Amino acid sequence: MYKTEEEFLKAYNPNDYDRFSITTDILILSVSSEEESNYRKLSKKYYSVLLVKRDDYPFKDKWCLPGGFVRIDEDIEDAPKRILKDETNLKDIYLEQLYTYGEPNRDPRMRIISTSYMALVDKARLNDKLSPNASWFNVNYLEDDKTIDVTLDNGEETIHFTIGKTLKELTTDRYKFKVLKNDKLAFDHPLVITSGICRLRNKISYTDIVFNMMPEYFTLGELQQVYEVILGKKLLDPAFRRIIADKVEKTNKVKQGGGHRPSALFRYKNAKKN
Amino acid sequence: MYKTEEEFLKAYNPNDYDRFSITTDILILSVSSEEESNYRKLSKKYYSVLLVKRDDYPFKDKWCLPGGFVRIDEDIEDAPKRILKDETNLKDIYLEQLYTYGEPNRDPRMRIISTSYMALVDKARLNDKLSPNASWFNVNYLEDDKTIDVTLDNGEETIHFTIGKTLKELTTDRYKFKVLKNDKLAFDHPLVITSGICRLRNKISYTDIVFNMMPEYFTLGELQQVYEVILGKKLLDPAFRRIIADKVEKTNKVKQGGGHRPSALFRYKNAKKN
DNA sequence: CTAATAGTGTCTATTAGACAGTATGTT
DNA sequence: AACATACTGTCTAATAGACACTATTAG
Repeated sequence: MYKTEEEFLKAYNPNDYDRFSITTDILILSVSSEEESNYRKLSKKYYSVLLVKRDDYPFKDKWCLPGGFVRIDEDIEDAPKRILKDETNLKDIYLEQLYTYGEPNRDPRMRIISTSYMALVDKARLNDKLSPNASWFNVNYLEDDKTIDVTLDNGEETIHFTIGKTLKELTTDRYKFKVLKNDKLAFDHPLVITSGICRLRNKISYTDIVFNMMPEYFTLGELQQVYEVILGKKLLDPAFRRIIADKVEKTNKVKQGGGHRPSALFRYKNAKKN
Repeated sequence: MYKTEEEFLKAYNPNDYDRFSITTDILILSVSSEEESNYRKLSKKYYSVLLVKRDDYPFKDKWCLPGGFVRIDEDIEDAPKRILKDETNLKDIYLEQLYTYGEPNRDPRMRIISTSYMALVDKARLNDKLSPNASWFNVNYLEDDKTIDVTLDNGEETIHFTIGKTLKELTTDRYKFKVLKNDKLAFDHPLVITSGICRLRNKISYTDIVFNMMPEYFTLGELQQVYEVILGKKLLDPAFRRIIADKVEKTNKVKQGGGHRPSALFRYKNAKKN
């Protein structure tokens, strides 16, 4: 027992305790627009995720989320910002902590604790600034009572994984996720992708989070498509417009050239500002 | 560059990398019932939090959340379970990960990353099984636009802290919390308490999470009181009964002796079961 | 009888869902 | 002209908020 804190700290040896490595993984989500064959139709929208091809062990040649070690003198929240900057050359991106994973055997090298983050971006902002081993994958997400089935596609390669869901307890909607099938993704990254998509789907209905994925000007049709991708279902126009009416403001710009009535361009308006 | 993963792992030295200590802190929440002077009145309900008095440095003689180091071979989710068992002698408690804190200077001893968890219990289950330096504090929680003001009271001692809120971004309801006043709580635990209370308040309206804090049999009046404590506002009886109608089932037991009409005892019924 | 909670009926206001209709550009 | 989306009007169904009322006990 020590008399003062100073004395205590002097005698304290951090190496007497178990020591871990800490990493962060970032789920960078966006919504893409594919080119459409029919000039009149709106381009179909997909969720998209940024993945990086691993060129070294462990999980050599597999894909993974951008990530890396947290530095000993670095705030844990700064690590994903740094990695995001390295990988996409962007800063001031929406970033949210998702979950901290710490199974003893999640990494073959050593004991690692990994805190995952979710970032949302407007894809148009960065297609040209990507680091060379990074690539956007379109997401196809299918969920039923017991499993989640995800297919990722970047035009050249297809990644597929399946996750089993079991309810953790009767009182909430929390699930224990277990990876049932996964051939091309490193670590427990299927879990991170899944939980991020679920988080976003929940948050879209009670926040304005979606506007972090939108460009400054957008049509209500485009915005509705993004909602539909995230919620995984079609929405009725009048209902949708009622809901977002006080979140956006009409500008005097229009978007035309689509073989149909031109669409007014809107901009995000923060309701709390008033 | 290595030829095989085996070869790579053989040459890998974990000590070449920055190493951290990991702790978990557990916010154990419950709702207490104070004895009421008037025999007729219902006892007033309070939020309550379990705190532990520190008997060693750092933060000697201050109060803190139950917590401790994660062991090198222990799943991070098992650490809070172990600590909960040590502290309250209970297992199979509702447990949920809250947030991972990792400011470089959050602990004077060394670099520590801390993952916080929230546990919910029915207080009646464990008042006698507490470890000797632990104590329940009633919570008085006051929130306005810019600050959160919390007072904790265990009958002998009063702890008070104030937290400043600044919106992180316009698109969501996320706040950056900053401790403005805090004299008796160790570490960043005011932040953990605050974020847990916010989390619970959000979840109560779209899950059945509240039943983790209830005994097996309860009256609707008691349940309503718990809702009111967590939501921080009064509810109207008919509206409340409509909302919980399909979450509970009436038993043939009644609670009487309160100087007024006896109350039927209900039990949690999981709607998904059917 | 009284104070206090238990419990219900019903009216109204608000919100969500559905469908039908009109508007207007490009080829 | 025809296709495809843009945008609006309105009816209906479901949900939430408010208030008033009745019921029942211990003391």
